[in-house]
Amino acid sequence: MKEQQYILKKPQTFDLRDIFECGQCFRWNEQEDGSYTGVWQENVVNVKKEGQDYIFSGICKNGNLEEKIQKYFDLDRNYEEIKQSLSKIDNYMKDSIQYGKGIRILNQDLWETIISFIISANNNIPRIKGIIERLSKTYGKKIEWNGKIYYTFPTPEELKDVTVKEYRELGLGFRDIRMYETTKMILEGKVNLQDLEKNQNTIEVRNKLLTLSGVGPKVADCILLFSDLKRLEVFPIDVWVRRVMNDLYIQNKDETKVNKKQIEALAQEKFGNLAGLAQQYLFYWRREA
DNA sequence: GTCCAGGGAATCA
DNA sequence: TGATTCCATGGA
Repeated sequence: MKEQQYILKKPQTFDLRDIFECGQCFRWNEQEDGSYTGVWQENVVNVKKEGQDYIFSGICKNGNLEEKIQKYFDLDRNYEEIKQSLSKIDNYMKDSIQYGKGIRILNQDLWETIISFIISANNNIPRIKGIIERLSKTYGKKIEWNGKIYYTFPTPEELKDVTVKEYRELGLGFRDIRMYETTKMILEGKVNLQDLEKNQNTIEVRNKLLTLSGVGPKVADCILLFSDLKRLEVFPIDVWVRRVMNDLYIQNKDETKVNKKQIEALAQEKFGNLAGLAQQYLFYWRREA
C-alpha cells in the first residue's frame, strides 16, 4: 500500500489532545514529537500539528485518505455551532467547553466500539488500552508502515475460534465470557450490525444493543455516541459523570446514592438533543482539570 | 493492605 | 422497578 497525505488547513474545532485523550477512543497514542498515531479499520495514520494546520499521513486500504478522515473525524459537523449553543446553558458548560474546545466525536467502527466498551466495564483507561492492544496483536492483521508493525482490530470472524480461557489469559478478567458471548451472538446473526447501522430509531437500536452480553445502559450509550451510529442525544453515565453532575447540579451528600434516572432527566432537560456532547465536555473537564 | 477504574449480571425484596 | 453484591486485574 502506498502512503497518502492529507492536510487539514486551520480547522476551527480540532485539537489532538482533546480528541484522543477525552476518553472516546483507545487506539491512538502520542508520539515523541507530540503527534498521534492510530489504527482504525485497515488504516494506519499519524496526525501532526504544523502551525495551525494538521498533517495526516499514513496508509489506508481501498480508498483515499481524505475521505476516510472526513468521515472518521466527523469533519462535516459544525462543532462551533454546537459549542455556542451549549455554552449558553450555564457557566459550568461554558467552562467545560472552554477546557475541551478541540473535541470532536469520532465515527468509530461499530464492532470495535462494542467490544472496546464491553472491556471498559469497571476498568481504567490505561488497562483498557493494554487489553485492546493485546487483542489486536494476537488476533488482528499485521500492517507495516514506516518501519513499524501495527495490528488491525480483529473482526468477529477472526475471533470465531477463540476460547474464554484465551481471553482470560489476555487479561480481560471477568469480561472474558461477555466478550465471548457477544462475539458469538454477532457471528450467529442474533444481532446484525448492518441492520443497526440502517435503523434510524435510536430506542430500537439501543434495545438491540442491550441484548448483547456485557452491554448495559452505560455501555450502550457509549456505543451509540462514539461509534458511527453517532447519536448525540444519549447521555452515558459513569462514575465521573455522576460525580460531576452531582457536584454541579444535584449536590447529594453521598454521590454514590444519586439516582441515575434523576441524572438522565436532568441531562435531557438541560442539554436536550446535544446531551452526549455535553456529557463529553463534562467528563473530560472533571477527569483532567 | 486498601481503594479505585468510562458497569453488568445475578439475586432478592 | 430498585438496591446489593460479586466479578479480575493492575496501578496508586
